[in-house]
Amino acid sequence: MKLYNTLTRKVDEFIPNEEGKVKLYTCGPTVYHYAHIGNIRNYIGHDILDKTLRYLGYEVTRAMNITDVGHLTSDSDSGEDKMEVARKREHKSAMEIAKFYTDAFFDDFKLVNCKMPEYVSPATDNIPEYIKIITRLLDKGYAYYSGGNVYFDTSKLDDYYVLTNHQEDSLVVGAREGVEEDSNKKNQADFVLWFTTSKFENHELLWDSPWGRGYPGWHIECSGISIKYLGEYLDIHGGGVDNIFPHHTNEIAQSEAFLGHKWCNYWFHNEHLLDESGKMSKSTGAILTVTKLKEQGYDPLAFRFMCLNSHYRKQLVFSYDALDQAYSTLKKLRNRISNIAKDGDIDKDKVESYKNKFKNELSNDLNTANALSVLYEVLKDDTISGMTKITLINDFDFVLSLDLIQEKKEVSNEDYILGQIEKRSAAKKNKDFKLADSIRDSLLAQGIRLIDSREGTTYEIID
RNA sequence: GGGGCUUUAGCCAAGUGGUAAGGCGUGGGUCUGCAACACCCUGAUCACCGGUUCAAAUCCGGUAGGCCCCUCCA
Repeated sequence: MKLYNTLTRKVDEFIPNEEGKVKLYTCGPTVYHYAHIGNIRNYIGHDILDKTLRYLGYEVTRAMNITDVGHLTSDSDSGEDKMEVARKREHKSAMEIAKFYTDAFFDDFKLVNCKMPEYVSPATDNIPEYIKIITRLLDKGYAYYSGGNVYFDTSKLDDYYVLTNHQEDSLVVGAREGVEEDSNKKNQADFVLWFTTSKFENHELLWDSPWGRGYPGWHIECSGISIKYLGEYLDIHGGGVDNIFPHHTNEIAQSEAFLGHKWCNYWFHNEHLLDESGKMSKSTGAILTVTKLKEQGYDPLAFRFMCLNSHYRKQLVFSYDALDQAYSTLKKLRNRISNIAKDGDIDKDKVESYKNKFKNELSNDLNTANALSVLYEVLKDDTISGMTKITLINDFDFVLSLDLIQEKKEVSNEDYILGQIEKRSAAKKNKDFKLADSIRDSLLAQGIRLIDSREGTTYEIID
């Protein structure tokens, strides 16, 4: 398995710490608002990674956080917590907000056939973990207390910027509008581990700590949850490209300072989904969700297909044109698959060789577009039996998760349909095409499409 | 100001030195009473300029366009 590793900036051969086993951590959602389809693209990328590893035979243990506290609108101590912003906006308690958007998130997550990680843990469930880490960081001298908050001291590290090529001097303070310098920090890059003070005093979620009543910084939750559930040695850590700095950079700093050894070997980052105007954002503009796409009549898996047809490390521009195309391709694909006669013997050698081909594409830094091409190759191969094809498609769909093999939809009125088909056949025989066509049109209006062939007429249920 | 990515047919897109996968759409055809479904056929000198090489979409340099990060973001 080859994977692009942000740490080395090249495609590396993946070697887990323990043979055959993978500890995978992926950054989860911040539940102060709906997850838009750009967020979901990221989770589809993680899902493909997770399933590919399993498909290749690894035993995967995966953990994901739910950020329900501590994520400020700015990382200086002047920012307001996102959960607090949502609380004021919607006049609900922070936990109600979190619950509502967590549920909404997993609805969409499941609509695009993403598999649940083994561990999903809200940031607020692991406070003792963070306190343990911060305490040790203070003991070891990697952290300091200043102005009511505990900060990580980045000057104690030789290689704080391992994930990026940033130079401390060239960082522009206030490159983004509204960011002020925090005068409590010793170094510009230092970040908060624990807050007890903030310009916004009415924080709802507070916990006691050795440093006073307060709440954790954003970055500490991922380190805490990851170490708690997956141990001291992590194989792959995933997220979006925007997490590289500062979030993942800070996670590495605090985790390795805490553990005293290297923490994670592979860093996996998904590129963004863009719309015509650029990057999608929760904080600006309308939020397009998977649920909304479904309400608009799309199969959510058309969106998954659209993502799979591209590469996770390539920016993808969303447009309804592209989605329409993906949907039509997916429908065509399923239709073709449903027309495969389920007969013949399974050719084990062919199954093996196509599976290997499929594996090779996925193993090449998750080349899903080429993996889909292998699927088309299978469909086109007229030297293999229908059952061989079905076996392969079923196998591929473990990773693709596009519901390629659709159960024949149950119909309650089959007798009626068969009766109409018979009536139409009789009309055709009498050359009464007007009546024949009217029967066909009427059935089509009910979502039943007739398929004529030499052997007679059959029907299928369409959406 | 600093760092990074990207540009392939109408559209989505693969390609990591040997003369351009796949899909959608279009057009044509087979089948059909007609249609749908299915199947077959149908398209590019790879943004531009220069260099390295026997050979470049692929490597190097430059130009132009698009995008991202540099303390909200997936």
